[in-house]
Amino acid sequence: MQGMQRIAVSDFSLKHTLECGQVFRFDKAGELYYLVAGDDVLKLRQADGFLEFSSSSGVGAGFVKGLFRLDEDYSCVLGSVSRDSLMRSAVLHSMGLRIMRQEPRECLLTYLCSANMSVPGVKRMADGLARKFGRRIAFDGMEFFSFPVRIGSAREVRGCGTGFRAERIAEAGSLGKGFFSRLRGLCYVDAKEKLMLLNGVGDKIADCCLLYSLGFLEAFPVDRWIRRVVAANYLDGTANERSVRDFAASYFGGYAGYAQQFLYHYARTSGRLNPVSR
DNA sequence: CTCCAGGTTCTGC
DNA sequence: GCAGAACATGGA
Repeated sequence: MQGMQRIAVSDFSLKHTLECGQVFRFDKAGELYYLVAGDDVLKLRQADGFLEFSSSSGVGAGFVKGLFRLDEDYSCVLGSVSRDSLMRSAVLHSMGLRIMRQEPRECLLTYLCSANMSVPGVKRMADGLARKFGRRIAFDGMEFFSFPVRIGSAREVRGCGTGFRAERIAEAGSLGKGFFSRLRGLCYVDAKEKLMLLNGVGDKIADCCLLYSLGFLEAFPVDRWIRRVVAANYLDGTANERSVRDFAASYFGGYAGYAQQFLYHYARTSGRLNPVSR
């Protein structure tokens, strides 16, 4: 395609990386994906061993490599995560999935939207926030909206259909870059503790922010899918959330976050781990 | 109309 | 500490 830069990639799947559930605000158009990153819209496609991209303001390959964690040794990930037959199946199901480096503030606010809400519902809320408070970006004959740096009052946030989450979102929306950059300097346990001081941020949302945006690959977000899958396959089937987290930390170790993402996507899309209860 | 959704918090033991 | 209920909203 004309005007697109190319990055030679191996051990990478754009499709699995975007569609595994870690990120909500992207749009698919045939083979093309559109992704708003900061004030930039990325258009992406993968073909013949290359990741092709162009953008509204001309970011370089370095930015894209960082965003998709292409600088990571994938064989280390696979070696660490492939501990048993279930995990090997999950990995084969979405080989090339990489944990992205999302914007921390956007990631946190988006996952605040995810409380007791479906995946399409989360995207609807996040898109609504961007449309209402973000900057309009025209690109490729379409319009996009950056994720807002300033969110309005809880009342205005509620107007985006966020329901009981509105106050939490408005509060977290006032956090500046400094808050998140300080988290980067902490160890996993301390960073998680800081996040959980925020209204509406429990274990799961804290782990999502730590894993998907701040690079803490040991974070293992336990949602209702992960809890069910881990309980049924590794524990006695009646495990509580705490025991699932403890198991993951000891069984998967430093790359637990990758294990979680492979399992989550496998559980939701393979049809081979059908819900039994809950 | 009822049930449910990548949870968290509050309440009552 | 640990179960259960409440919490807004939109889609099935």
